Amino acid sequence: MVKKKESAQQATDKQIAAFAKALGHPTRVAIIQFLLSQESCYFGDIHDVFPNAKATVSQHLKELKNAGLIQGEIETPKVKYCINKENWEIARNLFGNFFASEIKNNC
Amino acid sequence: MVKKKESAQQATDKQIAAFAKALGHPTRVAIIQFLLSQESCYFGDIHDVFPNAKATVSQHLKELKNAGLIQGEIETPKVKYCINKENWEIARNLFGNFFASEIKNNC
DNA sequence: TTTGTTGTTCGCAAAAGTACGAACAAAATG
DNA sequence: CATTTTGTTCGTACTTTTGCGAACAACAAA
Repeated sequence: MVKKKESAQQATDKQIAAFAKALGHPTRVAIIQFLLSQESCYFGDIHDVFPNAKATVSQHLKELKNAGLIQGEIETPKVKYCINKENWEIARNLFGNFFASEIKNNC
Repeated sequence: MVKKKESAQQATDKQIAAFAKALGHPTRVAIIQFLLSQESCYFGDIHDVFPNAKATVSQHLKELKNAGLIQGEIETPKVKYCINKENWEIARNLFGNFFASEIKNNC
């Protein structure tokens, strides 16, 4: 089976979509805002701010982590979450370019 | 039933999430890029550049339209789609502010 | 009126997302 | 060792998303 290699643009679109998808839920947007505003964020701190069960919060954090937007490290017995700065920068640039495009069409 | 009014921040998060969700699929990101790059975009033009069935393309367009990112008008017998400039500006600003935040935490 | 063109909507199936309680794991503490 | 604290993972139920072919609607043209 031959699979055509995807273009660089397609790869970019995929990455944008992956970040966007992770941000596609109000709770996850709010979690990011919260992490941006705090010095240090343990799971419990985050959980306290949202009306969801801890299983649900944990799942949202997992998705943000899988997308690369945040990272978590164990500080026994707690888990500390924070923004993944490197990927945050990448996301910032991708969305920056995306929205910077001139609109050519005229309706 | 009493429902607590949501905060302005919550409303903002919802709006960001709604835009992000609409952009949470590679094909939809690519559709937006395409619309940004073309003078005028009829459904057929869009359909031609994607490997999906027309029903699928139509559905993606519908979601982008529901999110407010694009608009479509009938030019019988064709349908012309384009970026919704007003909402595009809103999205640009929301994401701009979102990603402009200083990262306070330090991991 | 019949035919052709252009897209949308419908109905289906498979997959993914959302939310929760309960069970579980890991490590410190009594 | 039993207990407590902190989160993750599991299992379940329900909803939503994705993608497609087929049916349909609107209109122009033959």
